[in-house]
Amino acid sequence: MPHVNIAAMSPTPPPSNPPETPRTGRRFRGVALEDRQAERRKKLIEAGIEVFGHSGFHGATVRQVCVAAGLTERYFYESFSNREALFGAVYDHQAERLQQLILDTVARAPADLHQLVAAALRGLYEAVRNDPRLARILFMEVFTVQNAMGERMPKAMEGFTALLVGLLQRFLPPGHRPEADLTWVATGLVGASTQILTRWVLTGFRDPLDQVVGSCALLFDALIDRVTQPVAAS
Amino acid sequence: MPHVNIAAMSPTPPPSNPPETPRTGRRFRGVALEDRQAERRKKLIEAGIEVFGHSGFHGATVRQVCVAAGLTERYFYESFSNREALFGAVYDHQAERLQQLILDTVARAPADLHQLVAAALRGLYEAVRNDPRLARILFMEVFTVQNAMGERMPKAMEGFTALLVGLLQRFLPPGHRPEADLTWVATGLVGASTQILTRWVLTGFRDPLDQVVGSCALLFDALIDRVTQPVAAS
DNA sequence: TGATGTTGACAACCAGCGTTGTCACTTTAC
DNA sequence: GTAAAGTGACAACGCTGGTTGTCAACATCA
Repeated sequence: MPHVNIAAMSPTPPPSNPPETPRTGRRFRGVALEDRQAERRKKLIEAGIEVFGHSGFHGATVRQVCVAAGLTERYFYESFSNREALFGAVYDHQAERLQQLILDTVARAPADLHQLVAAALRGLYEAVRNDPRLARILFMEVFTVQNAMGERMPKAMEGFTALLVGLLQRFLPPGHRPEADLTWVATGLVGASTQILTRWVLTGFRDPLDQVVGSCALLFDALIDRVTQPVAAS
Repeated sequence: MPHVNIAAMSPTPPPSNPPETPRTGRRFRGVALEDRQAERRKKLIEAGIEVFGHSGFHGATVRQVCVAAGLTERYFYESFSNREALFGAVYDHQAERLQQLILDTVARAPADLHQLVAAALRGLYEAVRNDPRLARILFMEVFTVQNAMGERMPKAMEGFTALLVGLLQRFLPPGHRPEADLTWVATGLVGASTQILTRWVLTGFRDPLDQVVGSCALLFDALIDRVTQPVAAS
C-alpha cells in the first residue's frame, strides 16, 4: 500500500445529506426554500465561472455576475458575502472538477507510470481546451485574489503536488530521494504542466494536443527515468 | 555558431545618449529639466517596485506610489499616463534585471551545460530571495494586469524560453527533436523554475537554497540527459 | 379573500480612487 | 528686485462599483 491516501485528495466530498432535511420556510412554485437557495447559488457559481473566466476577477463586477445568473444583487448577497467569496466557491468548484478528473484517470490507471502520466496529462489538457475558463480561473486569476487565495491556491497546488509525490513514491524504489526533494521536484512538474497549459491557452491551442502533451510528458518521463535508474555519471 | 543571438535577448539596451543633449527649460537647484524628470521617473519606478511588490497591482493606488516616491500626483502623471503604464515600466525594469543576471551567468559560463544551468538557477533564486518583490511582480501580478500584459508577459516569458531553447540547441546534437517540441519543453522548464520559485517565496524561504536549486536543476538535468542520450527503451 | 412571504427591477447611498485644479511658497533668470 | 518657472500640499471633481433599501407585482397559505 502506498503512502498516499488518494481518497483524501478529493476536496470536501458532499456529505450525504441526512434523509430528514427539515424543510423550513414556505414553498414557492413547488420548491422548498433550501432548494431555491441552492439553485440560485448554483446559478451564481455558474455565472461566476463565465464572468471570472472571461473578464478575470478584477474585471468582473457583482452586477455582471448577477446579470449572467439572471438574478439580482439581493440574491448574490444571500449566498455570498462578497465578490471574493464567490470567487472562492468558483475556484473550489473548478479545482474539484480537475482533481476528480485526474483521480479518475489514476484510479483506472495502467500499471505503467509513463502511460499513466500521459493519460492524466491528456485528460487535463483536453478538459482545459474544452473550457479555457478553467485555466484562467485556476492558474491565473487565483494569484490576484489576496485573502482567500493565500489559503486556497497553495492548498490546491499542494493537492496536485502531493498526488504526484504519492505516485512517484509508489512507483519508485524507496529511499532514492528524500521526500522533501521529491516535493520540490513535483512542484516543478506541476509548474511545468501549468505553464505549458497556460501558454497553450494563450496561443489559442494552435499546436496539436499530441505535441503539447507529448512535450510535457517528456519532462515527466525524463525525471522518472532519472530517479529510477541508478545514477550513471557526474 | 548557435542560432541564438544572445545579445538580442537583452531588452532595449539604453541608447548611448548622444553627447549633445539639448538641455531645455530652466535649471533648478543646479539640475536640468530632463535630469529632474528622469530622477522623478526613477523614484516612481522604485516606489512602484515597492508598492506593487508589496500590495500587488490592484491593491496599489497612485497615491500610495506617490507617497512612497516622495512626490505628488502631478509628477506621477508627468511620467506615466496611468497606473498601468507605471506597472509596465516596473515590470520591464525587473525583467531586465533578471535577464541581465542570467545573461551574465551564461556569458562566463562553464562549458558544461549542467553546471551552467545550476549556476544560472542559483543566481536567479538568490536574486529573488534578496528581493521577493521580484517574484511577485514578475510571476504573479503580471497575470492580473489586462492590457499591457497580454503583450509584455508572453514576451518576457518567451525571452527566457528562447534563451533556453538556444542553449539546448547549442549543446545538444542537432536534429534530435524538432524545434517546436523543444520550445514546449523549454516552456515547461521555465514553468517549473518559476513555480518552485514562487512556492519558495510563499513558504518564506524555509528550505535551504541548495535544496531548492538542486531539485530544480534535477529537472533540467534529467531532461538534458534524456534528450542527449539516444532513446533507450519504450 | 386577505395577510404575508417571495421575487424582480431598480434607485440610492457610500466609499475609494483616478485625475485635474488651486494656491502659497521657493528658486531661477534677467 | 521682479516676473516667471518650479515645487509641494492638498482640495475638488467625476466615475465606478460594492452594498443596501424601496416598491410594486406575484405566490402561498389560512
